[in-house]
Amino acid sequence: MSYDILKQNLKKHVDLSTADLDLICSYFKPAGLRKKEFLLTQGSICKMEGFVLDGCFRVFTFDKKGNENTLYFAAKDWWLMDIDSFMNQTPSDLNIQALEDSKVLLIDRQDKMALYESLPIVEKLFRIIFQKGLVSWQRRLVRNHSFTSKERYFHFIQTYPDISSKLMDKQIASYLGISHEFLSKIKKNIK
Amino acid sequence: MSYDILKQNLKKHVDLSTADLDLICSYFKPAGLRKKEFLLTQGSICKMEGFVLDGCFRVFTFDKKGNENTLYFAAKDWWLMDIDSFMNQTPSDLNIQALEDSKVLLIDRQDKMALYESLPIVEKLFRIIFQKGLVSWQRRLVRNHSFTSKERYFHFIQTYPDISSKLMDKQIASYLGISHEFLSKIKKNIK
DNA sequence: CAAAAAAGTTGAACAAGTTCAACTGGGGAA
DNA sequence: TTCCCCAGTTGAACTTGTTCAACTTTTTTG
Repeated sequence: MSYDILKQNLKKHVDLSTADLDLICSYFKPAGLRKKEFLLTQGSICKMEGFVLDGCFRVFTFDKKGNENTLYFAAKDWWLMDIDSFMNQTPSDLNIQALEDSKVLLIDRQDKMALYESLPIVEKLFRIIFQKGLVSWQRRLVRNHSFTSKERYFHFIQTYPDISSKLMDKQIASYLGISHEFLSKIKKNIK
Repeated sequence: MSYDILKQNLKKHVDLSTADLDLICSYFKPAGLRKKEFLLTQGSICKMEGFVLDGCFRVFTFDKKGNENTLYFAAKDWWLMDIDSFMNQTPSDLNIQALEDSKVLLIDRQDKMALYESLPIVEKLFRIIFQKGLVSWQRRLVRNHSFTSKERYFHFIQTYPDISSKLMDKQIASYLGISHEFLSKIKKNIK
């Protein structure tokens, strides 16, 4: 059953009974997206929070100069959301696009709120998920400041081999914060 | 009373009764730090989570090359912690140092856990605090990628005028991820 | 399959940022 | 007050990364 991946993910963070897991899952609806389809576009309000069952997504934003800036990629077993837009129902700064045909589980804002209300342990669950997320973002910032582009590139492909192998160099470059031409030169330099 | 600042901070995130606020506060113990004193040093285990009542702190790390890298500054009304080390009781990567004589409220790990247990709304409270924190870290990453150093400098001093005015340029440079010499050149260029 | 579009490569000129070293100036400690 | 230390400034040489444009290769689509 497709909910198993979600259940396994949740159990990594807190200890949940089978009944709790089933209740949580009951709020999530499966959905499919075709390659290049958007789950969210910049300027619109984020209606859904997602969990990836299969496929791969890219979360990115266009800055004032029109350059794409990739925040992160989400493959199987990753969460997918614009927290800010989802919680405050404000226009999103982010685009979320499927990089290949993908399957997700989605929960809308009302159901998420209902879930928080009906099952207090869900607050703990997401407290821990966000806590871990915050740590990763802090670490990424330190890497961005202390690693060279080359080091950041290697760190990325070594840490996420399954994700990075699916990506175009252009997308990796925008995640690393460098031009795709320069990434090409980095790769040439290695050989 | 010194706990008022903490109470006001907590109420910004969730609606809390007076009794709840008092209970939460009862877990926090006041402490003072002298200028240059450390609340945490890299390699040791983070025993305390803090909330700043007065003064200012710098949270930074030494990378492999020996360069200082500032994650953030915390002045009055800011939270102060190494989440990872505090939660998992693993050696910290971070240093937390008072930039001036400061006052904080501290809670240790056992009490934090007890607080989560005894008052479920605290889970919600920190779920929201971490959620907001995560959004700020995402935004900072995007700024680091899409802004020039000059733009990042202006954004920082305009967004945090009260904090940045207390800081040495060296510290601002390490927060921005540039050398202090280059920051000096940026400032010269403006005049 | 052929044509078109998009991704990747390369080079040259340029801009951004670092490093090192020398100098300036102010604040704290004895 | 004097000395010293440390923050900040400046210049020169260097490294890293960008931009633009031309080209090749791969992928998509009719």
